[in-house]
Formats: sequence, C-alpha cells, structure tokens
Amino acid sequence: MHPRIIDTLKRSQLSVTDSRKKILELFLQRKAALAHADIEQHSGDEFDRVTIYRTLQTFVEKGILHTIPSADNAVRYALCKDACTEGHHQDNHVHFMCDVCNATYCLDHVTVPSIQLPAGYQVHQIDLVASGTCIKCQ
Amino acid sequence: MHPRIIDTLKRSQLSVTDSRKKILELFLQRKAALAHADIEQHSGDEFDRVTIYRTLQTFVEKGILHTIPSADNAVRYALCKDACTEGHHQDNHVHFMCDVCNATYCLDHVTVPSIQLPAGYQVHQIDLVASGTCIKCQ
DNA sequence: TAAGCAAATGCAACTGTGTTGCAAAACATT
DNA sequence: AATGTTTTGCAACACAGTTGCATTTGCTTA
Repeated sequence: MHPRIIDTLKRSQLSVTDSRKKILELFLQRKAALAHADIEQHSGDEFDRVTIYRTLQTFVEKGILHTIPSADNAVRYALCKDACTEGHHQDNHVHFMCDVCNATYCLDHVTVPSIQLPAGYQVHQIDLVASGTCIKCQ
Repeated sequence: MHPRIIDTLKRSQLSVTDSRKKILELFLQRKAALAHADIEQHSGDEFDRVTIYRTLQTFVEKGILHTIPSADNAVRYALCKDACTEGHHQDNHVHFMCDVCNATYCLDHVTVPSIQLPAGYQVHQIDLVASGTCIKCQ
C-alpha cells in the first residue's frame, strides 16, 4: 500500500476504512483522473455504489480530490496538491481530456492564465479544460 | 415571435415545428444559458421530455446551440454565433457561472487565451468557465 | 484488550437524467 | 388536397446520484 494513504486520511481527520484506503490508492496509482464509474470497475464488487459516492464527496470536501468539469455529464475526480485544505481548493492548473483514449490529466505545471472580465463580475474560480490528442495517442 | 426564429431553422435545413420554434424563442428571450430542466419548466407541459432532448441534440449538431461544461452534472446550452455551422463550432468565448443566482452567461467579448502545453499534446478545443458573482448579484 | 460510542457502510427504495423503438401526428412538396 | 418524409409522444428502459435506516466498523478510553 502506498505510504501516503494513511497519512493523507489522518491529516484530514478521517477514519481509516477499507474503502477510503482502496479508493485513495487507485488515485495514487493511476496518474489520470477517474470518474465514479471507473472506480466502481476497478474496485470490483468490494464496495457498494453508495459508499463510493459518499467517499468521493468526502474527499472533495476535505480537499483531497477536486472535480473536473466536462460537457459529457461525467464528472471526473483527481488528486489535489497539498495546498488544498478543507473547504478551500487551490487547483489552478489546466486539465487535458484526450478525445481518443478518453483519459483526463492534470497538467500541474500549466497554470490557468488570468483573464480580464467586464466590470462587475467577481471571479472566484476558473476552470480551463483543453481537449485534443494526448501524448500516448499521437 | 422573434423574427430570427424561422430564418435560423430554415438556414439549418430544419423543418419548422412548434417545439423548435418555442425552444429557440426561449434562448433568444433569455440571455443566459439554459439546461434541459430549465426548458422543461418554461415550456410547461407543452412538449414531451424526449422532444426537448432531441431538439437540443439537433440544435447542437446544426451549430445553433453549444454546450457549456460544468462540474455539477448539468449540461447547459447557449446560442452560438453565426460563425458556427453544422459539425463545426467556433465558440471560443469565456463562460461565466454565478454562484449566487446560478445563471450561466456567454461572455462573447472575452476570448479564451491561448495556453502553452507540454510537447506532445495536440489541442483541438479549449473550454474556460469562470465562476463567482455576476453583475446582478453584487 | 475489551467496552462503548461515534462514524461509516450496505441495503432498499427513490428521484432525476438521458436513450431507444415504434406508432401516430405534423410538416414540406407536388 | 395527396404524398412521402420527418418529427413527435408514449412506453419502456438504462444509468447516475441521493436518502433513510439498520448494521457494522473504527476509534477512544478506561
């Protein structure tokens, strides 16, 4: 098991349960973002659907995972950087969705550019999702 | 009825039906983006759910509407500029979602900035969604 | 290490979202 | 007005996500 797992859970004041360990491990193993359906597949029949939903919610609230918006009605989740804490996310990197293999990646080193909005708009967050062909699918 | 309605439908080689007229009118009246549920509400029991789904699909295919990605599992639709045609969208403007009133707007005059991705990524499209407080909700 | 309490899980049931097939109705064309 | 094509409404289905509640698990403290 990945050594960071227990640490991450305890730091967020979450009790260490089988499902949380397993789901967190999945995210640490794979570098790509995962949707609920992906997790359900890769964890077998080990956990109930509902448990996965609730675990994902909890992880987002605690700042362990962040969500990636998409236009296909399938919210994906990815690991946050350490800067994210409960109720306050700091994920200002760009996301990339591959049209071919359908994988979604966090491009941690590409930051979202600042944009100039018309007067009167207060921006709290910016989500930038690029799509196209990823390195593996060229 | 808005004069552009019949025009828009004919230009896309769509037959002019009640539901298409009504749904297109809704988008022309309101400046904000609409989700399927919004349309179902505002059109009363006039049309079947399925008809609304199919109409939205058709409009996206024909380049009349475009979709706006989100992290809340509710795809929104908004009118395209005239530059969009069948199978080829040209919507490179920024979208804004208000956290307070939950409305989504197209900021037609704010274009998506170009970003520099690591070598090997081929970008076909960029979606940028800003969220925060809109003008009306200050 | 066992007891007790709080938190998490599994199950059942439910709501909401989106799709498909097919017969009936509406539209465009002549 | 008659024809053929397209669109619609209905029924049924598949999937996504939520809620309440009883049971189980994990954590704490003695």
